Amino acid sequence: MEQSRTHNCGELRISDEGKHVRICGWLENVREVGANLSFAVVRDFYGTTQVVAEDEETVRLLHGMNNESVISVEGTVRERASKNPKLPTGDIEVVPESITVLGRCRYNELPFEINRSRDADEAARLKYRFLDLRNPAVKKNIILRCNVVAELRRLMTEQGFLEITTPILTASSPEGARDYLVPARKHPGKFYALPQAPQQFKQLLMASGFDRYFQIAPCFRDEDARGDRTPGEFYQLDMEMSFAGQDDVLGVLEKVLVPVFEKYGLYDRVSPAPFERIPFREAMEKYGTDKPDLRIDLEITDATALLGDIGFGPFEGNVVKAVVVDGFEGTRKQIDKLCADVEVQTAQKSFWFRMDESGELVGGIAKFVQDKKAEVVSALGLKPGCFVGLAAGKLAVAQKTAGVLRTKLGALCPAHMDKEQYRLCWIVDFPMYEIGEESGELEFCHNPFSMPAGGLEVLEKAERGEIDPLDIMANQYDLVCNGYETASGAVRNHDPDIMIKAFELVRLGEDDVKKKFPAMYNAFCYGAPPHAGCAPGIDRIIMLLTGEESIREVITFPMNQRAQDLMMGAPSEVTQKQLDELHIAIKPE
RNA sequence: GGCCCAGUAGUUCAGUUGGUUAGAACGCCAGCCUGUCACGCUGGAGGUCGACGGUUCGAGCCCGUUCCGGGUCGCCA
Repeated sequence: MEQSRTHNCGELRISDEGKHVRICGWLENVREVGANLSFAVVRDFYGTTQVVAEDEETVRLLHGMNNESVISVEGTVRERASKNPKLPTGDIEVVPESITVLGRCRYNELPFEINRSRDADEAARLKYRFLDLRNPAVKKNIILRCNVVAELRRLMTEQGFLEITTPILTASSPEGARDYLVPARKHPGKFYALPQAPQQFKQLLMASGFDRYFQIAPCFRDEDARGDRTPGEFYQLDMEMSFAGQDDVLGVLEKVLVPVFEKYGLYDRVSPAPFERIPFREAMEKYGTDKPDLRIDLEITDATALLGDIGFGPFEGNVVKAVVVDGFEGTRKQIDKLCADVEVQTAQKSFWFRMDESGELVGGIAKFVQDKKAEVVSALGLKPGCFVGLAAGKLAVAQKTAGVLRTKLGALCPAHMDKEQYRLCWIVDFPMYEIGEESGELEFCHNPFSMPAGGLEVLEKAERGEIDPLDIMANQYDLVCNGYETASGAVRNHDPDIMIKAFELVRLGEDDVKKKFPAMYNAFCYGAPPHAGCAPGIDRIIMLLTGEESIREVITFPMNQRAQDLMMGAPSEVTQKQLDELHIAIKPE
């Protein structure tokens, strides 16, 4: 029975004094303070408890053990002679009668110190993730994730949603991201694909009559990693509801997310529901991005008419956008770094000038502005101490560059960024179509499943040339929190006729719809309810709640940037026999 | 695939203009220490300076190539 315990390492208190107990856990540390006195710290999931050795034999026993060995200690709880108020168990210690090793740690040197693992080399942490996770500071994010997921399930279920799992092995759908493919042994030359999202399945569930669906769904995309994007796989709170429109979906998510942010977030302040709704084009104009950080109180101003003709080369014939910051206290060095950072991120130059305390325009491109000083000062509302950041280019480029400038200026000026809060907003009214950068032709902007606002009628008008297809909006929405896209959803197109028409505008037809989405098209021809849904990203929400800047800190067993699992050694080579069974030949380099 | 930053002890890092035997902290090992809790004190072990090539009388440092890690752009319906 020495592998079982009477108490865990976090629960013994002064009221337990005198009890005979058995605790089990990892030997965190032994502090030897004399030939006949040492203190051992035993750690388990729940906390740490001090074990005291008061005789030569026990001191020697502990001395001979490697840290991180798993031990069982049977003994008596005693009040400490010197208490530690910093620990929940700091009033007591266990006086051992017997100590047994349950799992010996074979190494006296570890790849890193457990309680400082967050400072260690990341590759080492990932390879020895099971050691990294022993660190309570690492573990706490995973625990929080479990609690949040349980809460999400509870809140969704409360609102009448059923959790239904959908297949992991499914058909490749070549739109969107690159698929992970799985060779089909019984079908030489054919492949399954891992789903990029349960999108089609959940819409099929609506066609099947399941009124409200959700799932904590794994999604697989073979794309390169970012700080906020893990390679390979990630999780979404995938949801869909029938006989519902945009307001219904937004309402459900507001009811689910506000309590989660309030209960588990780092900050006390959370945007109250209903969240602000910002049309896509307004967001691009005011914030230069479709994921604005609203904690920053700066907005972008159009300065094309004002500064386009001042004889400054980069502005000529271009759209010019300005970000005005009052009370700017940055140094010249910070300004140079700001412009350099913006250039790294956007591949665009940015420009600036400022108004000094005497009211003169100085620095950067100030000399080009002098001739129109009065007009510029009044149009931009400049006061002494104002900084003006500028970006130029074609509309989208100028907007995007100014958006990056705005974000970086916010980070630089605490007076303009009220950081410790969650500012949530919906970005709505996305365009249905865009002109593809490579093709130069009309393409779907986001996904072809969204219902175009105005339905068939609007599409037909565009077809007849009565309206510009670029002005057709999709019933689509993104949830943005503090500059991160945290959810994406849409009112779906459930009408096969509208679907075909939507495809015809991008030079595709009925055959293409049938070929690309056979199940959905087929199902919708048998009577489908209007439906809408959304999919908040779990990993990103946990990042926001914990304040972590790397997504790997909120994933239990993450892969590295190159999509390798250093702990398991994935991806790995396989045997020739396996390849043969799968009818796969490896192409030589 | 492009660009940027890094790689020195088990770990985190320092290392001056290119110049003697490459340092510190933590960890590890040994000893001392009777109330520690980031215990303390004394001593010790531990290095192919990522790899290869070049410049030089001489390279951790300069140059080139390459590998590895992180960030970023492309990509992410």
